[in-house]
Parts: sequence; C-alpha cells; structure tokens
Amino acid sequence: MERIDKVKGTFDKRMVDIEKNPVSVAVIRRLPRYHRYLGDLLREGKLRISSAELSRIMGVTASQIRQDFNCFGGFGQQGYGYNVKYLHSKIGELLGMKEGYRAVIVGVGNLGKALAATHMFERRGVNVIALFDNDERVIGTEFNGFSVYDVKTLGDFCRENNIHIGVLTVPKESAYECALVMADAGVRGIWNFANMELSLKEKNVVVQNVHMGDSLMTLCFGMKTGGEKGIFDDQV
Amino acid sequence: MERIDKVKGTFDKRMVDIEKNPVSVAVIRRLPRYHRYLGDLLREGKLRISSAELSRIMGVTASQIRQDFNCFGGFGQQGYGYNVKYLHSKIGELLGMKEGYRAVIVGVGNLGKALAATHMFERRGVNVIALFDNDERVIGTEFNGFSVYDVKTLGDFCRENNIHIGVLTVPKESAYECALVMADAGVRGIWNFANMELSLKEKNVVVQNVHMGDSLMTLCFGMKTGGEKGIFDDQV
DNA sequence: TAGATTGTTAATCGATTAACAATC
DNA sequence: TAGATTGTTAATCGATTAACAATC
Repeated sequence: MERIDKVKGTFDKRMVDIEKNPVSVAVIRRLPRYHRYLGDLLREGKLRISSAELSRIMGVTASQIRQDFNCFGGFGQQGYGYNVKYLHSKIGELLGMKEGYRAVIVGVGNLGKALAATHMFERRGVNVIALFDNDERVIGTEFNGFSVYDVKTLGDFCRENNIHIGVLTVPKESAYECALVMADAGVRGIWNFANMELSLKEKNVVVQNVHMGDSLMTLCFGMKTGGEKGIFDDQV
Repeated sequence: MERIDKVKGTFDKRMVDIEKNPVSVAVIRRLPRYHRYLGDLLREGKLRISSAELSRIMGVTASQIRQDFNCFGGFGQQGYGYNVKYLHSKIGELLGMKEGYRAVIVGVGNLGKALAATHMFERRGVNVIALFDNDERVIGTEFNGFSVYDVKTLGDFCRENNIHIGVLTVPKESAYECALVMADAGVRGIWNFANMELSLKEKNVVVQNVHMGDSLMTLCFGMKTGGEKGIFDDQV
C-alpha cells in the first residue's frame, strides 16, 4: 500500500504504523476492554485465541479486532491466531501500565476513600503514593495504609515525589485550583471526578473528566425507551 | 424530504422523528452533556442561546448541535435560537429525569456510600429508597438518612416498593446474583459498578456497566502518547 | 422588511465490515 | 502440503460537517 511502500527500508512497519498512522480515538477507547477480556482469558489458562473466537466472546466483529490490533503492528500470527499472554502484555504496555506512574488522591471523602480502597490502581501499574485533604480531622491520619496530608503541601509533595497523576475527588469549587497546583508541580495527568469539565491543555496536562451522572442518565434513557438500543456500555 | 412527505398528514413531524428515525447512540451519548451545559447556562440566568454560541462554549460544531436537537423535533426557533429553559427541560425529559424512577443501592462499601452521599440521584430525578448489604454490622443502621437492609430481603423489597433501578456496588462475585434477584423482582435497569460486564437482555433489563479502570487506562494512554489526541472526556 | 438563525439536505469524512491474498 | 487465520485492501455504512432554503 502506498504509504508503507514509500518508507520501506527506512522504518519497519510498526514504526510507520505508530508514527504515521495516528490511531483513532475509537480504537484507543476499545483497548482497555480488550485488555480486560484478555486478562480473563489469561487467568482461565487460555494460551491462544483467534479473532473469530474473541469476537464471539466480546460481541464485536472479528474484522474490527484484527483492524484494531493491527494499528499497532502485527500482534498475531497467520494460521495460529494471537498469543493471549503476549497480546495482553502488549496492550497493557500501550496503555501505559508499565510506565510506573505515581499518583496522589486529592479529597478523602467517600469517593476518595472508595478509590483508595480498591486495587484499581495497582492492578493497572499505577502506584498511589499519598492522600490529601483540607480537613483537620483527617490530616495526619491513615487510610488503608496511605497517609493523609494537608492539601496545602500538595504542590511541594508532587514536586519532591515525582507525581505523575492527580486524582481529584474534591468538591467542584476547589477542583480547578488543585489541578493548577499539581500541573505547576509537574503532574502530567488529572483524573477528575469533580462534576465539571477541566481543561489544562495550555499546561500540556492530559485530563480525563469523569461524569458518573451522565452514565446514570444514559441508563434512564435506555429504560425509558425500552432498551431497544441495546446496552450502552460506557467506559469508566 | 421523502420520508416525511410520505407520512405528512398522518403523523406530525415530531412523531415521525421519534418513531421512524431511530436516534443513534452517538447522539444519545451527547444528551447528558448538553443537559449539563444548559443547566449551567440556566443558573447563569441565560434565557436564549444560538447553536453558534453553544458551539463555542461546548467545543463542538454548531451543525452537530442543530442536527442533534432536531432528532427529537424542533426545539428551536428560526432567527431566535433556543430557549435555554425549554431546551434544558426537554432534554431532561428525553433522558427520563421526569419518570420518577426509584432506586436501591446494593453494597454499602465505600463506593456505595459515596454514591448515597452525593446529590447525583435527586438532581437527576431518581429517588434512592434504600440501601442493602450482607454485613451484619451495617444491616439495620442508617447512612445519610437511608436505612440499610439485609440483602436477603432485596427481592421482596423491590417488588413491594416498585423499584426501577438497582445500583450494584457489590463485589464482582455477587453482582450477577443480585442483578438476577432484582430483575425477577421487576427492576428494569441496573447500574453496575462491579468490574464485570453484566447482561440481562433475556430479562429485558437495561444494564449500564461502569468501568472506572478503563477511564484510568485511557488517561495513562493519553499521558504516554503526550496527549496529542486531546482530552478523552468520558461519560460516567 | 432585513437580519438572524434554525431545520434540513447534500457533501465529506471516518469508521466498520467484508473479502481475500499472504503466510504461518 | 493443506488448513487456518492473520494482515490488509476495498466496499459499505454511518456520522459529521457544510451549505442554504425556510422562516421567525
């Protein structure tokens, strides 16, 4: 194909795919779901899987699976299929699971605690380092093995501890301020649960705004219209 | 246009749009976001808005806004724009905010508590009626004004209290069982936070599976690739 | 009326699916 | 080798954008 022919001998195919063929957001959004299913298969002891079989399990077309995996270079082998362990590992790598990102959770309310109590972060290779709050009653305490620090020290802490990710479970009103402090302290990604849309594009910080309420509304829409649209399975 | 001409005089345009023109999932997914922004505008005292102005605020094209709103019939007025209050209300209606849905939260861990403590439900017209758990230590207590009941009574409670929505914040292992009990007790929608994909299509129950971890992974992907894909703002 | 802005069609763009040649 | 299944192109489908006529 033209694009590939042009550069043959200069880069290998994978480089071309990653560098020249910007992978669409649609594909990226599907990666975590592939990763989950492959993890399940791995735990079941499955060694190899074909796009056809995975397609039956996941309810997507085999064509889409092959196209998606091919965006990042050949993960499979003709006549054999995909090696479950290898594919799982490769997708995890693409998703940054092996970057060793370090995170803090800002806001030790019920949601902050809920997040701190799960294995969600460690399972995805993200290390939670500390929690922050502005309430005198929780500052200095521990939750689930994590120390709770004064939010006033957030910036310094992030700088000194090389924090990459800030998880915002603070009220709407203080979200932007906390985000700015972290951005200026070198944090590169914000996972924002405050019910507002944060943007830190100008600081080159990636933001993932989470709107639980939108999911609830989508559920209600589905119920109201009798669910004939099928399941609206959301990310997050 | 052909489709409309065919039925002119039989149905009015809105009916045609709703009945014959199945609205795409892409549009439905955008409705909660429109609703949020319109709510903000309403609170700011804004009376009318044009698709052009809303487009600047929300960062989508005016064309898309007009197309989206038109799926459900004419919400605007030529030469004037859209009445903020009316549009907000209409979209809320589409999303089922006025159905008076009644919900229970199953699983009173940190996440269950976090959800019960927010105003998320009441703000969207959903009434939380009770909480359920299997832990003797919390059964019989109150949280945030809600009684915590024994999960063994979940089915009967849903039947007797006409519950429409079940919120699942239980561990993976018990999610399916709880969902089945509720489905058989007349619950029509499940908001599932257990980290697995639930399907109750055969029972005609709508499910919204929430995968927080997927959102975290998307954030990490964005960070790893330098964020040049822009913000992956997720639903939920 | 003139200006503004929607509603709606047509054009474009991108994503999904189908088909099949390459190859293990 | 024959069979299986990917990688990859081409065809289809759907969603987004552009343009403009309708109309307030």
